[in-house]
Amino acid sequence: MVYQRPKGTADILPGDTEKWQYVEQTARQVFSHYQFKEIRTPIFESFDVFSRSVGDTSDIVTKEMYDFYDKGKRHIVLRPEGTAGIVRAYVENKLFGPEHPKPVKVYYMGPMFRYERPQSGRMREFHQIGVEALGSPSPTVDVETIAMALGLFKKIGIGGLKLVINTLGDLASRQAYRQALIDFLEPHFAELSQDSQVRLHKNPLRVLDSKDKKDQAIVADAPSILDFLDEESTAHFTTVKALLDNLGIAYEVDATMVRGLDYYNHTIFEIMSNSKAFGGQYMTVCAGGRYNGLVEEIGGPATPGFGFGLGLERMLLVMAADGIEVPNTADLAAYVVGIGEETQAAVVQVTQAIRNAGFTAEHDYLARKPKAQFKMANRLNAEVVVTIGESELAAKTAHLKNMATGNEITVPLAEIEQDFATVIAQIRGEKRG
RNA sequence: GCGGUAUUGGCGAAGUGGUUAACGCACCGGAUUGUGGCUCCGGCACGCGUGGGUUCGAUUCCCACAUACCGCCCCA
Repeated sequence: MVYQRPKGTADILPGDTEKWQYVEQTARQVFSHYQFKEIRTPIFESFDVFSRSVGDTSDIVTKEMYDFYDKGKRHIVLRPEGTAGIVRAYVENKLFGPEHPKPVKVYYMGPMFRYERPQSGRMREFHQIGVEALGSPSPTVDVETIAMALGLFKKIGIGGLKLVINTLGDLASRQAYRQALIDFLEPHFAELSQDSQVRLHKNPLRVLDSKDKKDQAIVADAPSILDFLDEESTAHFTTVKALLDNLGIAYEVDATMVRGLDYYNHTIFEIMSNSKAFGGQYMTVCAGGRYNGLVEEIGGPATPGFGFGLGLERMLLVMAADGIEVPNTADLAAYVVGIGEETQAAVVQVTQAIRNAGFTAEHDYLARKPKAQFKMANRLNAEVVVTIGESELAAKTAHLKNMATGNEITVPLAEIEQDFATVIAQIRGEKRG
Protein backbone atom coordinates (compact mmCIF):
# COMPACT_ATOMS: atom_id res chain seq x y z
CA MET A 1 0.00 0.00 0.00
CA VAL A 2 1.57 3.25 -1.10
CA TYR A 3 -0.43 5.72 0.92
CA GLN A 4 -2.17 5.23 4.19
CA ARG A 5 -4.03 7.57 6.43
CA PRO A 6 -2.12 9.21 9.25
CA LYS A 7 -1.85 7.25 12.47
CA GLY A 8 -4.90 7.55 14.65
CA THR A 9 -7.22 8.85 11.94
CA ALA A 10 -10.16 7.15 10.28
CA ASP A 11 -11.98 7.29 6.99
CA ILE A 12 -15.67 7.41 7.68
CA LEU A 13 -17.29 5.69 4.74
CA PRO A 14 -20.79 5.54 3.27
CA GLY A 15 -22.72 3.13 5.43
CA ASP A 16 -21.20 4.72 8.51
CA THR A 17 -21.79 8.33 7.63
CA GLU A 18 -25.53 7.73 7.94
CA LYS A 19 -24.98 6.84 11.58
CA TRP A 20 -22.90 9.93 12.16
CA GLN A 21 -25.52 12.10 10.54
CA TYR A 22 -28.24 10.54 12.63
CA VAL A 23 -26.45 11.40 15.85
CA GLU A 24 -25.63 14.88 14.62
CA GLN A 25 -29.16 15.56 13.47
CA THR A 26 -30.62 14.30 16.71
CA ALA A 27 -28.24 16.49 18.67
CA ARG A 28 -29.18 19.56 16.64
CA GLN A 29 -32.82 18.84 17.25
CA VAL A 30 -32.49 18.33 21.00
CA PHE A 31 -30.22 21.34 21.44
CA SER A 32 -32.48 23.62 19.48
CA HIS A 33 -35.34 22.82 21.85
CA TYR A 34 -33.17 24.34 24.54
CA GLN A 35 -32.42 27.36 22.35
CA PHE A 36 -28.79 26.45 21.79
CA LYS A 37 -27.44 27.76 18.47
CA GLU A 38 -24.60 26.37 16.45
CA ILE A 39 -21.20 28.03 16.54
CA ARG A 40 -18.30 27.13 14.27
CA THR A 41 -14.78 28.04 15.25
CA PRO A 42 -11.44 27.16 13.67
CA ILE A 43 -10.03 23.65 13.83
CA PHE A 44 -6.70 25.15 14.83
CA GLU A 45 -5.96 27.91 17.27
CA SER A 46 -2.98 29.66 18.67
CA PHE A 47 -1.14 27.46 21.15
CA ASP A 48 -1.70 30.03 23.88
CA VAL A 49 -5.47 29.68 23.75
CA PHE A 50 -5.15 26.16 25.09
CA SER A 51 -2.10 26.45 27.29
CA ARG A 52 -3.80 29.35 29.01
CA SER A 53 -7.21 27.80 29.46
CA VAL A 54 -6.67 24.11 29.82
CA GLY A 55 -3.88 24.55 32.32
CA ASP A 56 -0.14 24.30 32.00
CA THR A 57 0.09 21.24 34.20
CA SER A 58 -2.62 19.25 32.48
CA ASP A 59 -1.54 16.28 30.44
CA ILE A 60 -3.27 17.72 27.44
CA VAL A 61 -0.86 20.61 27.35
CA THR A 62 2.23 18.81 28.55
CA LYS A 63 2.10 15.89 26.17
CA GLU A 64 -1.09 15.53 24.14
CA MET A 65 -1.22 18.72 22.09
CA TYR A 66 -1.05 18.21 18.37
CA ASP A 67 0.98 21.34 17.77
CA PHE A 68 3.39 22.71 15.20
CA TYR A 69 4.87 25.92 13.84
CA ASP A 70 3.41 27.24 10.61
CA LYS A 71 5.34 29.00 7.86
CA GLY A 72 4.91 32.29 9.65
CA LYS A 73 6.50 30.71 12.73
CA ARG A 74 3.21 30.87 14.60
CA HIS A 75 2.75 28.25 17.29
CA ILE A 76 -0.39 26.45 16.20
CA VAL A 77 -2.34 23.64 17.82
CA LEU A 78 -5.07 21.48 16.39
CA ARG A 79 -7.82 21.93 18.94
CA PRO A 80 -7.78 19.18 21.59
CA GLU A 81 -11.18 20.15 22.97
CA GLY A 82 -13.93 22.57 22.12
CA THR A 83 -14.42 24.93 25.03
CA ALA A 84 -11.29 27.05 24.85
CA GLY A 85 -11.79 28.04 21.22
CA ILE A 86 -15.39 28.95 21.83
CA VAL A 87 -14.54 31.07 24.81
CA ARG A 88 -11.89 32.77 22.67
CA ALA A 89 -14.53 33.43 20.01
CA TYR A 90 -16.96 34.65 22.65
CA VAL A 91 -14.43 37.19 23.88
CA GLU A 92 -13.06 38.18 20.48
CA ASN A 93 -16.52 38.76 19.02
CA LYS A 94 -17.76 40.44 22.19
CA LEU A 95 -20.69 38.12 22.60
CA PHE A 96 -20.77 39.35 26.17
CA GLY A 97 -22.24 42.60 24.81
CA PRO A 98 -25.66 43.79 25.96
CA GLU A 99 -27.32 43.00 22.62
CA HIS A 100 -26.83 39.27 23.17
CA PRO A 101 -29.37 37.55 25.41
CA LYS A 102 -27.71 35.88 28.32
CA PRO A 103 -26.75 33.20 28.74
CA VAL A 104 -25.24 32.81 25.29
CA LYS A 105 -26.02 29.21 24.47
CA VAL A 106 -24.04 27.56 21.70
CA TYR A 107 -23.24 24.08 20.47
CA TYR A 108 -20.58 22.69 18.15
CA MET A 109 -19.64 19.44 16.53
CA GLY A 110 -16.47 18.53 14.75
CA PRO A 111 -13.01 17.05 14.89
CA MET A 112 -10.63 17.36 17.82
CA PHE A 113 -7.03 16.22 18.00
CA ARG A 114 -4.78 14.70 20.60
CA TYR A 115 -1.31 13.42 20.01
CA GLU A 116 -1.45 10.12 21.83
CA ARG A 117 -1.30 6.40 21.30
CA PRO A 118 -4.46 5.31 19.50
CA GLN A 119 -6.68 2.55 20.84
CA SER A 120 -10.19 1.43 20.17
CA GLY A 121 -12.45 4.47 20.50
CA ARG A 122 -9.44 6.73 21.12
CA MET A 123 -8.11 8.40 18.04
CA ARG A 124 -5.66 11.19 17.33
CA GLU A 125 -8.43 12.78 15.35
CA PHE A 126 -11.74 12.22 17.05
CA HIS A 127 -15.06 13.99 17.05
CA GLN A 128 -16.99 15.73 19.72
CA ILE A 129 -20.36 17.30 20.11
CA GLY A 130 -20.42 19.90 22.81
CA VAL A 131 -22.34 22.84 24.21
CA GLU A 132 -21.49 25.93 26.19
CA ALA A 133 -23.76 28.29 28.10
CA LEU A 134 -22.00 31.53 28.92
CA GLY A 135 -23.17 34.30 31.17
CA SER A 136 -25.21 32.82 34.01
CA PRO A 137 -24.05 31.50 37.36
CA SER A 138 -27.43 29.95 38.04
CA PRO A 139 -27.57 26.30 39.09
CA THR A 140 -30.55 26.00 36.78
CA VAL A 141 -28.11 26.27 33.89
CA ASP A 142 -26.11 23.38 35.33
CA VAL A 143 -29.16 21.23 35.75
CA GLU A 144 -30.86 21.98 32.46
CA THR A 145 -27.68 21.45 30.52
CA ILE A 146 -27.15 18.11 32.22
CA ALA A 147 -30.77 17.23 31.49
CA MET A 148 -30.23 18.16 27.86
CA ALA A 149 -27.24 15.82 27.62
CA LEU A 150 -29.27 13.01 29.13
CA GLY A 151 -32.10 13.88 26.78
CA LEU A 152 -29.84 13.40 23.80
CA PHE A 153 -28.76 9.95 24.95
CA LYS A 154 -32.35 9.04 25.61
CA LYS A 155 -33.47 10.23 22.21
CA ILE A 156 -30.75 8.19 20.53
CA GLY A 157 -31.96 5.23 22.53
CA ILE A 158 -28.92 4.52 24.66
CA GLY A 159 -29.63 2.82 27.95
CA GLY A 160 -27.51 1.61 30.87
CA LEU A 161 -26.49 5.12 31.79
CA LYS A 162 -25.70 6.73 35.08
CA LEU A 163 -25.14 10.32 35.96
CA VAL A 164 -22.30 11.09 38.35
CA ILE A 165 -21.82 14.56 39.77
CA ASN A 166 -19.42 16.32 42.06
CA THR A 167 -18.39 19.83 42.91
CA LEU A 168 -14.97 21.38 42.90
CA GLY A 169 -16.18 24.45 44.74
CA ASP A 170 -14.97 27.93 44.00
CA LEU A 171 -11.32 28.86 43.82
CA ALA A 172 -10.93 29.49 47.55
CA SER A 173 -12.63 26.21 48.47
CA ARG A 174 -10.54 24.37 45.99
CA GLN A 175 -7.32 25.84 47.25
CA ALA A 176 -8.16 25.07 50.84
CA TYR A 177 -8.96 21.52 49.84
CA ARG A 178 -5.84 21.21 47.77
CA GLN A 179 -3.70 22.13 50.75
CA ALA A 180 -5.57 19.72 53.00
CA LEU A 181 -5.07 16.99 50.47
CA ILE A 182 -1.35 17.65 50.26
CA ASP A 183 -1.12 17.64 54.04
CA PHE A 184 -2.92 14.32 54.11
CA LEU A 185 -0.94 12.67 51.34
CA GLU A 186 2.54 13.81 52.23
CA PRO A 187 3.00 11.35 55.12
CA HIS A 188 2.12 8.58 52.63
CA PHE A 189 4.46 9.89 49.95
CA ALA A 190 6.70 6.84 49.90
CA GLU A 191 3.74 4.51 49.51
CA LEU A 192 2.28 6.34 46.55
CA SER A 193 2.78 5.18 43.00
CA GLN A 194 5.39 6.99 40.98
CA ASP A 195 2.76 8.77 38.93
CA SER A 196 0.99 9.95 42.02
CA GLN A 197 4.20 11.16 43.59
CA VAL A 198 4.59 13.46 40.64
CA ARG A 199 0.96 14.50 40.78
CA LEU A 200 1.08 15.30 44.47
CA HIS A 201 2.48 18.77 44.08
CA LYS A 202 1.52 19.47 40.51
CA ASN A 203 -2.14 18.60 40.80
CA PRO A 204 -2.96 16.67 43.96
CA LEU A 205 -6.61 16.26 42.98
CA ARG A 206 -5.53 13.91 40.29
CA VAL A 207 -4.20 11.48 42.89
CA LEU A 208 -7.82 10.88 43.80
CA ASP A 209 -8.35 9.62 40.30
CA SER A 210 -5.47 7.16 40.34
CA LYS A 211 -6.09 3.70 38.95
CA ASP A 212 -3.37 2.28 41.19
CA LYS A 213 -4.85 -0.05 43.82
CA LYS A 214 -2.51 1.10 46.59
CA ASP A 215 -3.22 4.72 45.80
CA GLN A 216 -6.90 4.03 45.95
CA ALA A 217 -6.56 2.48 49.38
CA ILE A 218 -4.70 5.51 50.68
CA VAL A 219 -7.07 7.93 49.06
CA ALA A 220 -10.07 6.17 50.55
CA ASP A 221 -9.39 7.92 53.85
CA ALA A 222 -8.51 11.27 52.34
CA PRO A 223 -10.51 14.33 53.27
CA SER A 224 -13.47 15.08 51.01
CA ILE A 225 -13.85 18.20 48.93
CA LEU A 226 -17.37 18.41 50.24
CA ASP A 227 -16.03 19.31 53.68
CA PHE A 228 -14.06 22.25 52.37
CA LEU A 229 -16.74 24.09 50.45
CA ASP A 230 -17.53 27.59 51.55
CA GLU A 231 -21.10 28.65 52.10
CA GLU A 232 -21.76 29.79 48.56
CA SER A 233 -20.24 26.70 46.96
CA THR A 234 -22.26 24.48 49.25
CA ALA A 235 -25.42 26.36 48.40
CA HIS A 236 -24.79 26.04 44.69
CA PHE A 237 -24.24 22.31 44.89
CA THR A 238 -27.21 21.80 47.19
CA THR A 239 -29.44 23.62 44.75
CA VAL A 240 -28.14 21.59 41.83
CA LYS A 241 -28.98 18.38 43.64
CA ALA A 242 -32.40 19.66 44.66
CA LEU A 243 -33.23 20.68 41.09
CA LEU A 244 -32.14 17.31 39.78
CA ASP A 245 -34.31 15.61 42.38
CA ASN A 246 -37.18 17.83 41.41
CA LEU A 247 -36.86 16.77 37.76
CA GLY A 248 -36.68 13.14 38.79
CA ILE A 249 -33.17 12.77 37.43
CA ALA A 250 -31.21 10.08 39.24
CA TYR A 251 -27.56 10.73 40.04
CA GLU A 252 -24.82 9.72 42.35
CA VAL A 253 -22.27 11.98 44.00
CA ASP A 254 -18.67 10.92 43.63
CA ALA A 255 -16.53 13.21 45.76
CA THR A 256 -13.36 11.81 44.20
CA MET A 257 -14.33 12.69 40.65
CA VAL A 258 -11.95 15.29 39.23
CA ARG A 259 -11.08 16.87 35.93
CA GLY A 260 -8.03 16.70 33.74
CA LEU A 261 -8.64 20.26 32.69
CA ASP A 262 -7.81 23.04 35.10
CA TYR A 263 -10.58 25.44 34.27
CA TYR A 264 -13.43 23.68 35.99
CA ASN A 265 -15.01 24.72 39.27
CA HIS A 266 -18.27 24.07 41.07
CA THR A 267 -20.43 21.45 39.41
CA ILE A 268 -18.80 18.78 37.29
CA PHE A 269 -20.58 15.77 35.88
CA GLU A 270 -20.08 12.68 33.80
CA ILE A 271 -22.54 10.45 32.06
CA MET A 272 -21.28 6.91 32.15
CA SER A 273 -22.34 3.83 30.26
CA ASN A 274 -21.81 0.18 31.13
CA SER A 275 -22.49 -0.85 27.56
CA LYS A 276 -21.21 -4.11 26.16
CA ALA A 277 -18.97 -1.87 24.06
CA PHE A 278 -16.90 -1.34 27.20
CA GLY A 279 -17.15 -4.90 28.44
CA GLY A 280 -19.77 -3.96 31.00
CA GLN A 281 -17.40 -1.53 32.74
CA TYR A 282 -18.65 1.97 33.29
CA MET A 283 -17.00 4.31 30.83
CA THR A 284 -17.52 8.02 30.50
CA VAL A 285 -19.39 8.98 27.36
CA CYS A 286 -20.09 12.59 28.21
CA ALA A 287 -18.35 14.97 30.57
CA GLY A 288 -18.77 18.58 31.51
CA GLY A 289 -19.07 21.15 34.20
CA ARG A 290 -18.90 24.74 35.25
CA TYR A 291 -15.99 27.04 34.47
CA ASN A 292 -16.61 30.41 36.01
CA GLY A 293 -13.11 31.80 35.64
CA LEU A 294 -12.31 30.81 32.10
CA VAL A 295 -13.68 33.76 30.16
CA GLU A 296 -11.72 36.14 32.35
CA GLU A 297 -8.64 33.99 31.93
CA ILE A 298 -8.94 34.35 28.15
CA GLY A 299 -9.20 38.11 28.46
CA GLY A 300 -12.92 38.75 28.65
CA PRO A 301 -15.09 40.13 31.41
CA ALA A 302 -15.76 37.87 34.38
CA THR A 303 -18.37 35.52 32.97
CA PRO A 304 -19.65 32.26 34.34
CA GLY A 305 -19.91 29.29 32.00
CA PHE A 306 -21.16 25.76 31.85
CA GLY A 307 -20.73 23.13 29.17
CA PHE A 308 -20.14 19.55 28.23
CA GLY A 309 -18.60 17.49 25.48
CA LEU A 310 -19.29 14.01 24.25
CA GLY A 311 -17.27 11.76 22.00
CA LEU A 312 -18.94 10.69 18.78
CA GLU A 313 -16.72 7.65 18.34
CA ARG A 314 -17.62 6.34 21.77
CA MET A 315 -21.26 7.12 21.23
CA LEU A 316 -21.23 5.16 17.97
CA LEU A 317 -19.42 2.30 19.69
CA VAL A 318 -22.17 2.10 22.28
CA MET A 319 -24.88 2.33 19.64
CA ALA A 320 -23.32 -0.51 17.68
CA ALA A 321 -22.94 -2.68 20.78
CA ASP A 322 -26.54 -1.99 21.80
CA GLY A 323 -27.81 -2.75 18.31
CA ILE A 324 -29.39 0.67 17.84
CA GLU A 325 -30.74 0.98 14.33
CA VAL A 326 -30.49 4.21 12.41
CA PRO A 327 -33.63 5.14 10.52
CA ASN A 328 -33.21 4.48 6.83
CA THR A 329 -33.93 7.62 4.87
CA ALA A 330 -32.90 7.04 1.27
CA ASP A 331 -35.11 4.30 -0.14
CA LEU A 332 -34.86 3.86 -3.85
CA ALA A 333 -38.20 4.52 -5.56
CA ALA A 334 -37.30 3.53 -9.09
CA TYR A 335 -34.55 1.69 -10.94
CA VAL A 336 -34.63 2.34 -14.66
CA VAL A 337 -33.62 -0.59 -16.82
CA GLY A 338 -32.56 0.09 -20.37
CA ILE A 339 -32.33 -2.68 -22.93
CA GLY A 340 -30.04 -1.87 -25.80
CA GLU A 341 -27.70 1.04 -26.39
CA GLU A 342 -30.29 3.04 -28.28
CA THR A 343 -32.39 3.39 -25.14
CA GLN A 344 -29.65 5.27 -23.32
CA ALA A 345 -31.03 8.74 -23.90
CA ALA A 346 -34.53 7.72 -22.85
CA VAL A 347 -33.20 6.02 -19.72
CA VAL A 348 -31.35 9.14 -18.65
CA GLN A 349 -34.36 11.29 -19.44
CA VAL A 350 -36.77 9.14 -17.46
CA THR A 351 -34.41 8.81 -14.54
CA GLN A 352 -33.99 12.56 -14.37
CA ALA A 353 -37.75 13.12 -14.64
CA ILE A 354 -38.37 10.81 -11.69
CA ARG A 355 -35.70 12.56 -9.64
CA ASN A 356 -37.11 15.95 -10.54
CA ALA A 357 -40.50 14.73 -9.35
CA GLY A 358 -38.96 14.31 -5.92
CA PHE A 359 -38.19 10.58 -5.91
CA THR A 360 -34.88 8.79 -5.76
CA ALA A 361 -34.03 7.04 -8.99
CA GLU A 362 -31.07 5.13 -10.33
CA HIS A 363 -30.06 3.27 -13.47
CA ASP A 364 -27.23 1.10 -14.77
CA TYR A 365 -24.00 2.76 -15.88
CA LEU A 366 -22.13 -0.33 -17.00
CA ALA A 367 -24.09 -1.46 -20.06
CA ARG A 368 -25.20 -4.60 -18.32
CA LYS A 369 -27.73 -7.13 -19.48
CA PRO A 370 -31.35 -6.79 -18.35
CA LYS A 371 -30.98 -9.67 -15.93
CA ALA A 372 -28.04 -8.03 -14.23
CA GLN A 373 -29.90 -4.75 -14.08
CA PHE A 374 -32.86 -6.41 -12.38
CA LYS A 375 -30.50 -8.04 -9.95
CA MET A 376 -29.10 -4.65 -9.10
CA ALA A 377 -32.57 -3.17 -8.70
CA ASN A 378 -33.36 -5.94 -6.28
CA ARG A 379 -30.14 -5.42 -4.38
CA LEU A 380 -30.76 -1.69 -4.11
CA ASN A 381 -34.21 -2.45 -2.80
CA ALA A 382 -35.96 -0.50 -5.53
CA GLU A 383 -39.68 -0.17 -5.13
CA VAL A 384 -40.38 -0.25 -8.87
CA VAL A 385 -38.39 -1.03 -11.94
CA VAL A 386 -39.02 1.00 -15.07
CA THR A 387 -38.05 -0.93 -18.18
CA ILE A 388 -37.38 0.69 -21.52
CA GLY A 389 -36.55 -1.54 -24.49
CA GLU A 390 -36.82 -1.23 -28.23
CA SER A 391 -40.53 -1.98 -28.33
CA GLU A 392 -41.31 0.50 -25.55
CA LEU A 393 -39.16 3.08 -27.28
CA ALA A 394 -41.10 2.59 -30.48
CA ALA A 395 -44.44 2.82 -28.67
CA LYS A 396 -43.26 5.72 -26.52
CA THR A 397 -44.09 3.78 -23.36
CA ALA A 398 -42.29 2.24 -20.43
CA HIS A 399 -42.92 -0.95 -18.55
CA LEU A 400 -43.28 -0.66 -14.79
CA LYS A 401 -42.89 -3.50 -12.35
CA ASN A 402 -43.73 -3.43 -8.68
CA MET A 403 -40.83 -5.34 -7.19
CA ALA A 404 -42.72 -6.38 -4.08
CA THR A 405 -45.83 -7.74 -5.77
CA GLY A 406 -44.50 -8.54 -9.21
CA ASN A 407 -47.34 -6.67 -10.86
CA GLU A 408 -46.53 -4.92 -14.10
CA ILE A 409 -48.15 -2.11 -16.06
CA THR A 410 -47.34 -0.22 -19.21
CA VAL A 411 -47.43 3.57 -19.11
CA PRO A 412 -46.83 6.26 -21.73
CA LEU A 413 -43.40 7.85 -21.36
CA ALA A 414 -44.97 11.28 -21.33
CA GLU A 415 -46.96 10.38 -18.24
CA ILE A 416 -43.87 9.27 -16.35
CA GLU A 417 -42.02 12.37 -17.30
CA GLN A 418 -44.84 14.73 -16.41
CA ASP A 419 -46.32 13.17 -13.32
CA PHE A 420 -44.40 10.29 -11.81
CA ALA A 421 -46.21 10.69 -8.49
CA THR A 422 -49.45 9.57 -10.07
CA VAL A 423 -47.76 6.75 -11.93
CA ILE A 424 -46.13 5.33 -8.83
CA ALA A 425 -49.40 5.66 -6.94
CA GLN A 426 -51.00 3.62 -9.67
CA ILE A 427 -48.58 0.72 -9.39
CA ARG A 428 -48.66 0.89 -5.63
CA GLY A 429 -52.40 0.50 -5.92
CA GLU A 430 -51.92 -2.65 -7.96
CA LYS A 431 -50.52 -4.12 -4.77
CA ARG A 432 -53.94 -4.12 -3.15
CA GLY A 433 -55.81 -5.21 -6.20
C1' G B 1 6.12 8.16 25.55
C1' C B 2 6.70 2.65 27.54
C1' G B 3 5.38 -2.77 27.14
C1' G B 4 2.76 -6.85 24.47
C1' U B 5 0.13 -9.17 20.19
C1' A B 6 -0.93 -8.99 15.15
C1' U B 7 -0.39 -7.80 9.60
C1' U B 8 -2.09 -13.46 3.50
C1' G B 9 -7.25 -11.52 -2.42
C1' G B 10 -12.99 -6.57 -1.53
C1' C B 11 -14.12 -9.36 3.39
C1' G B 12 -13.35 -13.82 6.67
C1' A B 13 -9.64 -17.36 6.82
C1' A B 14 -6.07 -22.03 5.89
C1' G B 15 -0.99 -22.88 4.74
C1' U B 16 4.51 -24.26 3.57
C1' G B 17 11.87 -22.55 3.46
C1' G B 18 11.50 -24.83 -2.82
C1' U B 19 6.90 -27.06 -8.48
C1' U B 20 0.14 -24.01 -10.15
C1' A B 21 -0.78 -19.89 -2.18
C1' A B 22 -6.64 -24.09 0.20
C1' C B 23 -11.61 -22.94 1.38
C1' G B 24 -15.91 -19.72 2.50
C1' C B 25 -18.44 -14.99 1.56
C1' A B 26 -18.90 -11.01 -1.71
C1' C B 27 -18.43 -9.55 -6.69
C1' C B 28 -18.52 -10.44 -12.21
C1' G B 29 -20.06 -13.65 -16.39
C1' G B 30 -22.93 -17.89 -18.20
C1' A B 31 -26.99 -21.89 -17.93
C1' U B 32 -32.76 -21.04 -25.47
C1' U B 33 -32.23 -14.42 -27.77
C1' G B 34 -35.46 -8.62 -22.75
C1' U B 35 -36.51 -9.48 -15.69
C1' G B 36 -35.24 -10.08 -9.41
C1' G B 37 -34.77 -15.90 -5.43
C1' C B 38 -32.44 -20.93 -5.39
C1' U B 39 -29.23 -24.38 -7.93
C1' C B 40 -25.29 -25.49 -11.35
C1' C B 41 -20.85 -23.92 -14.30
C1' G B 42 -16.89 -20.46 -14.93
C1' G B 43 -13.85 -16.05 -13.49
C1' C B 44 -11.49 -13.37 -9.56
C1' A B 45 -3.88 -12.67 -4.97
C1' C B 46 0.97 -6.74 -9.21
C1' G B 47 1.67 -12.61 -5.08
C1' C B 48 1.30 -13.25 1.36
C1' G B 49 2.05 -4.78 5.49
C1' U B 50 6.88 -1.85 3.68
C1' G B 51 12.21 -1.99 3.28
C1' G B 52 16.54 -4.65 4.10
C1' G B 53 19.23 -9.25 5.41
C1' U B 54 20.22 -14.79 5.83
C1' U B 55 19.77 -18.70 2.01
C1' C B 56 21.00 -22.14 -4.02
C1' G B 57 15.81 -20.49 -2.98
C1' A B 58 11.31 -17.06 1.58
C1' U B 59 4.93 -15.49 2.00
C1' U B 60 7.19 -18.81 5.56
C1' C B 61 13.92 -17.41 9.42
C1' C B 62 16.31 -12.50 11.24
C1' C B 63 16.35 -6.95 11.63
C1' A B 64 14.23 -2.18 10.99
C1' C B 65 10.01 0.66 9.91
C1' A B 66 4.62 1.40 9.31
C1' U B 67 -0.21 0.49 10.87
C1' A B 68 -3.99 -1.85 13.96
C1' C B 69 -5.43 -3.89 18.57
C1' C B 70 -4.53 -4.68 24.07
C1' G B 71 -2.24 -2.83 28.71
C1' C B 72 0.22 1.58 31.20
C1' C B 73 -0.36 6.95 31.05
C1' C B 74 -4.46 9.88 30.06
C1' C B 75 -9.04 10.55 28.38
C1' A B 76 -14.02 11.59 24.58
